[in-house]
Amino acid sequence: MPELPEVEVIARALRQGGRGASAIRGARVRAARVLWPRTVAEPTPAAFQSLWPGRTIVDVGRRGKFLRLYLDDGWHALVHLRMSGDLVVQPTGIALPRHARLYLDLDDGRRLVFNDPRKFGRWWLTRDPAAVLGHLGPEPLDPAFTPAVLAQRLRGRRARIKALLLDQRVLAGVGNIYADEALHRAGLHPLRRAASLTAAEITALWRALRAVLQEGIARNGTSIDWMYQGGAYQQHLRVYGRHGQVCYTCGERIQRLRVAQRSTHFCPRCQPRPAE
DNA sequence: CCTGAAACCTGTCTGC
DNA sequence: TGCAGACAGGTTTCAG
Repeated sequence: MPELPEVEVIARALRQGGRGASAIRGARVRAARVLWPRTVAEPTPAAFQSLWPGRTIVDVGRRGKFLRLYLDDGWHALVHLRMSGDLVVQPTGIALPRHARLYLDLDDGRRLVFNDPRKFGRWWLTRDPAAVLGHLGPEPLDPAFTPAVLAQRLRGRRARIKALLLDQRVLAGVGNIYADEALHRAGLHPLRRAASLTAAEITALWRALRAVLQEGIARNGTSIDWMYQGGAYQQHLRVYGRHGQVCYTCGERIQRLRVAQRSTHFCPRCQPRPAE
């Protein structure tokens, strides 16, 4: 479900409210309850529950696809939504969502619920967030992320460009949807070897990545099924999920293939296949 | 270093 | 209608 834009929209809603989601910044946690033990990656579920009471959520941020809760005393909660995770703020009194895996009860009577049908999502509660986030590549929307940085990350890599865009060590936050959209916008075939890209092509890819991610955020993400009323980007996808349909740019039929075990959508005319 | 397969899970949709 | 199979926005681990 969530890639960088979706996680960013959730982080903003939790930080400052809006779109019906109430902010949790500044809230104090009364208790934590783990309903599916494997949801907690660190520490043990029992320790997780006993460490929460009394802690304040000082701020909310994002790093790659990780949601980051800054707590007092140097503690951090890191949340990865993986495929189907979702965060909901609701009154303590009402019924939990169907796939609630963990929740935090706040002093003010609200409850932050982690709902996750497929159970892939993970939480960490730690004083050493770098141990979890340290391997991540640069933030694509950070001013420090320039075409030169992207070129350096791809230098000497013979893997297919699509696979590298999905590799969080190369670049943090891009997932299957935005990778396909960016490659189409840049006119690059997903099977191109990274090392074969020219400087101009890397710059085009850099521009395309930033554009699709920013547009995703501006439209509140691609998904439609969580707390904030988002998801408008879904109507703006140019290749993802459109195989068999007509390319808006050139009229050719969008095709689909498998790259790095992921469905990959592209336009055979806009994104010419490498000679190789 | 690179690729592919499998595993972790549940829900939904498609085709027969 | 029923049921098998494919597929899903992610990541880790392992084999070759």
